[in-house]
Amino acid sequence: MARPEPLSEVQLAFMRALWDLGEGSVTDVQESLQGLGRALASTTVATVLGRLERRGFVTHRQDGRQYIYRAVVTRQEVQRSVLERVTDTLFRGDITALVGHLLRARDVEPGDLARVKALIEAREKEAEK
Amino acid sequence: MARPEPLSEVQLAFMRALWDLGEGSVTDVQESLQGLGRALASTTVATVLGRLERRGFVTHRQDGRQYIYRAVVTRQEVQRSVLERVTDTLFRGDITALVGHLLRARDVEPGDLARVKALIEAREKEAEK
DNA sequence: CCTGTAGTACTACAGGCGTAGTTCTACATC
DNA sequence: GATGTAGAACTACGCCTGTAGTACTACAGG
Repeated sequence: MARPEPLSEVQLAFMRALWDLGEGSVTDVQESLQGLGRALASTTVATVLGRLERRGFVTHRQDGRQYIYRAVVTRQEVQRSVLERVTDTLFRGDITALVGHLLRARDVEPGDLARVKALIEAREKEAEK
Repeated sequence: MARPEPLSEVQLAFMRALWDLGEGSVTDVQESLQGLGRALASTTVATVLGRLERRGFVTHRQDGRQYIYRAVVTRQEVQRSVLERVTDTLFRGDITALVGHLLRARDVEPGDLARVKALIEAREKEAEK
């Protein structure tokens, strides 16, 4: 099963907007899209949402004359699939190297370290049972 | 500084081939490309390599009448930049969630857990100094 | 009733990608 | 010297994306 092409940068920004909004009209999404820096015409937003819908990532219901869009896939699902792809194709399954890169990023805080360690220990306990 | 669009799936496969090869002719890359499942025509391989070169990811030297390509960016650099993008845009910096997903993948082995934990402890020590 | 307005539907267009064919050229072989 | 052949250069083409304009339609306000 060849994995489908991943979402582009812009498409991901749309998904993020919808995940944050829960659901929203074209205008809602347009306004909630400031993560992009530039502003998009509302027709552009509608076009992109339509394409995302065609690919099955979002859906809409009708409210009067307006379309209200909402994400079909959850953030967790996308996170999982993107991470799986990155792990396989770029890190060849080498999770240690992956975490190594993460830890080398300069914005890791001590709290993060502790939480990650707790995760691992939980997982270790679970594995030895 | 808007990050450049990331490498596509196919382009990444080419980079992997070059990283593994060190360097190689079009034919070498073509043969070393079995990670793709399907085979590509040699002209296709040349086209893609040319585009990667235009974008600055690979370069070539001439050897007789042949071009010998090699990667300009290292695997580590690409790993780092892809991971940074994923962390920021998809996980909103939530490294804990990211590692959580990793650990939930079914193919994590005890050795991995131990190694990752060691990484974290090293990092903790380093941080507290 | 007419008109502004909001909102969807349709069309467009440039650029990149995946894929590959065709052409040209230089070397090897008979 | 004629010809096969390997390899680079150029051209092509359909598809998706980012971006948006134009056309149509239905409702609100005067």
